[in-house]
Amino acid sequence: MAYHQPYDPYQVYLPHSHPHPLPPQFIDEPGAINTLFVSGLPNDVKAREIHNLFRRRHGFESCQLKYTGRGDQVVAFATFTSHGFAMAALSELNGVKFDPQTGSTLHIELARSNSRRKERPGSGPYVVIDNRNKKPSKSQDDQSDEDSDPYEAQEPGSSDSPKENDNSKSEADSDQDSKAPSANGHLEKACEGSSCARPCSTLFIANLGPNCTEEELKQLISRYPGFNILKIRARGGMPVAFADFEEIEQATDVMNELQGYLLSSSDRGGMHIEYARSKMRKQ
DNA sequence: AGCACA
Repeated sequence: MAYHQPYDPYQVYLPHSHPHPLPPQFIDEPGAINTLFVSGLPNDVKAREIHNLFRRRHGFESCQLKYTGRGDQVVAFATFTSHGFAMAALSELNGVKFDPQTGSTLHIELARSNSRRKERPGSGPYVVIDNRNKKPSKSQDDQSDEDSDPYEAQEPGSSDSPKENDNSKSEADSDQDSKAPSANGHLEKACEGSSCARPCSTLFIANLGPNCTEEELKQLISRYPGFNILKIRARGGMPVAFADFEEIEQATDVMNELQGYLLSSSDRGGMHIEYARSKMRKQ
């Protein structure tokens, strides 16, 4: 095996350049955001998983997992040594399927402010903030298993470790007005008032102001677990939107969470959300 | 009250 080191004229003619020049985007201005905000995580995500997701990225510094206390919603923050590194990780990881089992898709944006918690000796490479008030039986401390990750972090998009699908709550669908369409021969027109639609994993969103944009709505909705895609239709009149989720339960959660939510673009009060009449078509 | 895309 003969190694051929090709003659590189630039090495000769540019001898004084810095050996590792940083592109301008990796040099921070004061106040640049180095922290990413991560949503779309399954609610059983572990801090270790977040850490493994980011640890190999250039410039990674530390991360934290946060139980928001809003339902089971979990978000994470990842801090990098520079804005540019944060952006690189953002563009590489945004939108990847985090859990093929549930279809949850990572939504990553720049954080509104930098995380103050840098990695300190003694604090560990990641941190958990728990704002939940009720403890679901087991008070398992996530920080205790900080080094128990035998597997190497995988590239996003590649397959995941197979894990059991314990859908313990898939049966617990206690929806009062939507009895399962059993074969009782009746056309159930239990369409009293507003929510007359049967559950659907696509939501219909109305009462949007004329200036509502898809971007604004997406910013809000895409951080919820199971979010798939959002579409806005203007149809000449007021815009309406369709938001598709992987599971009906996830759509239901979002509907309950965001019903009446006041968008900053709104000139008419909070948004109105119902189940769509039909599931958004796959495309 | 306003529900598209095929």
